[in-house]
Amino acid sequence: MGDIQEDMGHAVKVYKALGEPTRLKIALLLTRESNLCFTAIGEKLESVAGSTLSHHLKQLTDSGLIDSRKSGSFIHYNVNREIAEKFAPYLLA
Amino acid sequence: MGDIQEDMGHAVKVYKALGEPTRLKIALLLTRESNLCFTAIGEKLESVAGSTLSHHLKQLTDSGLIDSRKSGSFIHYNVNREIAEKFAPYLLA
DNA sequence: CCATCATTTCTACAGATATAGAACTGTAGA
DNA sequence: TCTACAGTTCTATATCTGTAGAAATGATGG
Repeated sequence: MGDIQEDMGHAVKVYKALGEPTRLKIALLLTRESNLCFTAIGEKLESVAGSTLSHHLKQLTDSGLIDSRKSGSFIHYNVNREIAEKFAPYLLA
Repeated sequence: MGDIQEDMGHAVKVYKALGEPTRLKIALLLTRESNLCFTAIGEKLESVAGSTLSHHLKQLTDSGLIDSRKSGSFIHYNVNREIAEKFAPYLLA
């Protein structure tokens, strides 16, 4: 078990990641439909520049809430259910 | 039941409120110890100006995550368990 | 009424952040 | 190799936000 401070720091990162409309959409999107890649996510969002999307995905992955898996020239994203369950099971509902 | 957009907007507010260290501390504080008033919260946090604390409490109450109840010249705060349960049961763990 | 305490509002400011264009890296296929 | 595509990084900018001091509001007790 990690200590409380560390856990709080983690919680802040996760909640900060979810506290922005585009990122919350991405997180919800990925709980409904798994294994989407960068471009597929971008298409579902409409009107978000690639650089912006990359920025958001970085924050989501840095928080641990979503995992990325490289496959060829694609990167597939998935919600980390364990982290979601711990901090925001709302996503999985 | 509210519609999805509305619910997402609410979720963003709650998560944004929790995505800042001082506010997360306040939320955790209030799940452990209920009915604290403004000054009591300020004392537990140490080194936060009253104006800053007021600002944070406003965001927490605006999100619905904490309720306030006026009693004389004091305002007592409590976590709204229903909202916490829905979006961030981590707080109650 | 006055002084005091609790809390908010006003004002200002430094630092964070969301956004996107342009240039870049890396992979796959022709 | 050349081209096209996937995704990142760099740079810039406008907006947002956390912070606190000072002044204001409001309730309490003497």
